[in-house]
Amino acid sequence: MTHRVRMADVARQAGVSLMTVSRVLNNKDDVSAETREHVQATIKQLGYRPSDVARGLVTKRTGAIGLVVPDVSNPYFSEVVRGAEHVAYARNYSVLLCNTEEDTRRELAVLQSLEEKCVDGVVMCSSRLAEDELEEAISRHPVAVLVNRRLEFADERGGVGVVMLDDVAGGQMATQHLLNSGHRVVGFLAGPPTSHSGHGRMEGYRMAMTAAGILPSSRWIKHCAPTVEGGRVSASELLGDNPELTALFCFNDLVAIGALQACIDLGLAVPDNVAIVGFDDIPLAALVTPALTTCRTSRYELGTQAMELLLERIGGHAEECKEIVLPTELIVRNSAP
Amino acid sequence: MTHRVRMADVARQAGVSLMTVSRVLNNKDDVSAETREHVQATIKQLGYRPSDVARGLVTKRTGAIGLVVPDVSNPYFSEVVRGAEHVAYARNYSVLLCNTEEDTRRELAVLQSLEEKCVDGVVMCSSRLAEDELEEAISRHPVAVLVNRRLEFADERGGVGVVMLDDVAGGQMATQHLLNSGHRVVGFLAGPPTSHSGHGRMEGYRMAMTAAGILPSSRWIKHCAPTVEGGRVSASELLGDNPELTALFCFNDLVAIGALQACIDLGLAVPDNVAIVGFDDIPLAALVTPALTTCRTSRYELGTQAMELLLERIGGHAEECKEIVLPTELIVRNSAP
DNA sequence: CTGTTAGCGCGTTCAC
DNA sequence: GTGAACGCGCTAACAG
Repeated sequence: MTHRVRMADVARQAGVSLMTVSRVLNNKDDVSAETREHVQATIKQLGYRPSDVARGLVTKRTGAIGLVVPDVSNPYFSEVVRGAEHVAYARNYSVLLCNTEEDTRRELAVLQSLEEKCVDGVVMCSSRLAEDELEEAISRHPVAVLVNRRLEFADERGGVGVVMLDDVAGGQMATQHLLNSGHRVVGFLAGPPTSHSGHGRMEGYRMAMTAAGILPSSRWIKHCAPTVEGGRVSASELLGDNPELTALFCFNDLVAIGALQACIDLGLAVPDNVAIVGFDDIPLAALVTPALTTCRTSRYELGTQAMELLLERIGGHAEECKEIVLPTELIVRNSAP
Repeated sequence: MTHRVRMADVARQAGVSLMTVSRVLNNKDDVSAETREHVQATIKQLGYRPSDVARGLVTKRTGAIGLVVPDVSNPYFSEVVRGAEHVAYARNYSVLLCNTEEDTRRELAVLQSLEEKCVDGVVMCSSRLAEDELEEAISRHPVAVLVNRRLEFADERGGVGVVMLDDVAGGQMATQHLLNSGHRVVGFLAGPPTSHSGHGRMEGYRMAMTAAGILPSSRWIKHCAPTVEGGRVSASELLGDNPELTALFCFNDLVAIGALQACIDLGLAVPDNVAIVGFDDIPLAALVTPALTTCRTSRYELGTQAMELLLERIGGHAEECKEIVLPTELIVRNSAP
């Protein structure tokens, strides 16, 4: 590694001033076509690449967006990341990816690290933080978009956008489907108690049950880790403790697959003894046996919309829509026909 | 957003010079304990965060690593990303994630973009580029680690490390397993023709077949997209054209699952009519019916090792091992007992 | 149309 | 133990 080529090198070689090179680079129009071509040729010849670091110091824009997720390897979030990255790339932004591993201390830590990196904005898909801590940490960033979490506090800057799944409608739809099939005692594997999506889905579940004249007992509801293993363990306990359950609505497909496994362990047939409905429609959902009935959510779109909303806000169009709610769709398969 | 707090604000407020604040920030030892504490208190009080942008301009280190993958939502790579991110976070580095979508032009584009971002190094998990183009693009970065691809050219800088799966041994193991079960006519769904992993696995496949005294016909080998759909389509054609095939070794588990679907479409029983072996052991592999026999690869470890190797090289320990080969393990399930 | 001057926020010389 | 200068590579203002 000799020396990185700087703008000054290009300028000297091309026999022009720094400014002219800078103008060519930034497509300013007040440069003669001749000079422009000559400078461009020199840039190519020297293999010059402008430093976003130096540029960022003066423009106060780094062209980088922070993307915070609990876990990229979770198929749900990897789709969100793919969508967000796609939009960012198309608009010439880079993505700084941060995993939080569901840890609120890490949420704060990465938000702080992103601040030092001077990102132009943050897409936050992992916010288990308390309202005030989140507000504090997020308001230190120029703009932010929250995914699947609404902020109660008024955002006077208008800088915080929100993209959500319609969890309530989804939970209601899923539960209603089970009720329509004649089920009365429907359990709910609720996912992590801190999950905002979980709360929404639970609300939908309660609404559907109540509307059908059933008061869901708290014994039918159980929190669990949002994983196959979490679902297996909790479904096992839930079904063991409440033999009257004939159907299970699950926080997500991973939990539902765990529930499927628990049923096999307990010798219960799905859907004949216990019907199961998941959430998300991850690729796996169609491939397990029996195939999972589930609420499809477009996670890719969650990512694209979040990034688009953020870039819009960076552009300064903050007056436009601040909250986007994405619908869900019931996909009926064999686990709850 | 009023004004970002700068070091000068801290210095003024604390009644010291810029340098003292800088020294406290970087843990230099020649500061009195008293001053240090006072400055730290002021930093906290003002909520000051040093700008990595300004710092990077002078130190020439940004604390950011470029991570290039074909597709984060591919379960294989999302694990690699998780591993790499974990190590980076632990060592106080940030990860700039780039998807290439298997497009060589994008590979070049992101490598260039990462150069402008002045990353301290690059982990490259997507290199379909020709040797000379890759060399050219990668040698512009301070250091780099290639995952699953070896570089033929001599790296005089010693800057390029390599982390690989033992694809040859894996392909051999998988094929040998099928041969041991009495199969003679084993097909190979080879994945993309540009995949280096695919080449390695094919070599293992050929070695095992040849060692068993079978000359694999080129008609038994078919390239395909590394997806479920790619596997379904190509398996369908391969099995349709060659009814003598009794076993299929597949580039990866997604392809194998596609092959599984093709068998269902064709009315062939797995494993009785056709045995199938995949590669990777993604979570899905154990959950499909029949469960997939496959070569387990530790993708998470691929990510951690690659990032560790890179950070080591950034630290300047280039003389140590330049190439890491990770073993694979055969997991026998029902698709090829 | 082009060049000159002045910083952006910080770390690295050196002095004190 | 602490501070004052200078410069990292680039762009924003102003000249000409």
